[in-house]
Amino acid sequence: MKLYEQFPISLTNSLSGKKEVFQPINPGHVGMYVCGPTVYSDVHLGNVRTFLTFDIISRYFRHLGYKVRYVRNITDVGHLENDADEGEDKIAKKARLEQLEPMEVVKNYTEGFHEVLRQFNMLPPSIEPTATAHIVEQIEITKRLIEKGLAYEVNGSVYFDVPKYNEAHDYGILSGRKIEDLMESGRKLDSQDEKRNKVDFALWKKASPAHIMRWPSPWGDGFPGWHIECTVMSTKYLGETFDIHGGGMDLKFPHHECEIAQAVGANGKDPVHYWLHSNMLTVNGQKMSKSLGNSFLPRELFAGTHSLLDKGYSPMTVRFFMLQSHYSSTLDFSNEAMQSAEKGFKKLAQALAYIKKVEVPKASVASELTTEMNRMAADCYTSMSDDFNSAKVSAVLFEMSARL
RNA sequence: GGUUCCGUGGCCGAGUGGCUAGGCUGAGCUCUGCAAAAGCUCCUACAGCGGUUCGAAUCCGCUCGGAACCUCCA
Repeated sequence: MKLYEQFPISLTNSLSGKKEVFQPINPGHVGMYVCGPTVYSDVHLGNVRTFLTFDIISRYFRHLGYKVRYVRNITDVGHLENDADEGEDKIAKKARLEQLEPMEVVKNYTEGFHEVLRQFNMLPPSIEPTATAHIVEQIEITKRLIEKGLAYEVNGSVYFDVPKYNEAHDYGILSGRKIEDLMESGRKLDSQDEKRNKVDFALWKKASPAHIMRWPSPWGDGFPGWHIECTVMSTKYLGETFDIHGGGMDLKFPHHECEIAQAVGANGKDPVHYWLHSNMLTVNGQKMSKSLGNSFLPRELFAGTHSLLDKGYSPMTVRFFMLQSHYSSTLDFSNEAMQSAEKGFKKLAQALAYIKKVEVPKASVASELTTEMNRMAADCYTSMSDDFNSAKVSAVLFEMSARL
């Protein structure tokens, strides 16, 4: 009997908002896609939390005996500064500011990203595709969407027609948004806007003469939009329908909503069975983000050099700190919380070192203790299988260490 | 304004109808020549007001407070 049969996993599906029992499409196999970083700057601690969440989840699936294909992309193009129609490509901007080739920017920050994940003891994904390596596929799917009448070209750019899509499908299915509300609120469609509807989004953007990152397409030189890469890469490596799609809460809308629309529009079927969203890391109750200026980098945390920090903490302490909360809750960062985690982690590490040293004569151990340990071990599995409740597991681990 | 979600003891943070979460801090104790380390014990909460129920932190309603998303964001 496989472990996953003994401890079936249930997980909170953002699509339904409910906890569901995990049922893989192919028995014994799990296909999982997670939105990776856009490599135009250093990853900060908030980013780390998301990748750590899915590191744990993929490890746990494997541990239970599933064969996992874990795909996590690197976004090395796209993502404009402001919105659909204005602004500069983030990577191109960084390249201009630092007087580098875009590919140099991409390489720098990709390596930095990998280095950080290594420091936090995360395993690499099975496949790590990049957006620029899949331009052809992105053009193909864009063409298909035009053929199906769900996208239109204007001046060398191609947009997804959301209201058209919404006629036969439900655009707000993931985020609970209603298209009428979206049409009313927010930014107005100004006269120079190319989009037919304000809710439409770009699949392909025309490159201005100054734009460095550009590829030829049926619509002229340009670059892909920001949602299409994930649709292309996930379905290419995991199939038109796959098990799990993960990412940060802040990607739920519009990014993941658009992914669904593109995939359903192009392939005619729902791409993902289970959507998983990890919650934000906060500082003083506010989301850690670059634009708010309250983010800090892993190396600042290790060294304790950031002004918000009393002292430095090791990567494993940080990892433990994050695992003490549930991935779906916001986690507030503070010096007190880190100190608490440091002490707790040390305790568990000592207990583990002790176990490794002590020789346990199998049969002669007090059976009462053995029974109890087995019960607690099973508790760990039950908790992890219950929506990956690592916080609960840590409590059991402390209980175990107290019995040694 | 709309969507989603949250409000647990000094702090952090699990818990989704009945049973002690856990960690950190603090207090006391044990051990010890003193100290350190370690162990044990104690501090028993669920924003407020109603409702459902034999029974609610847990379900429903309202009020208050907070967050994320609606622009790039993990």
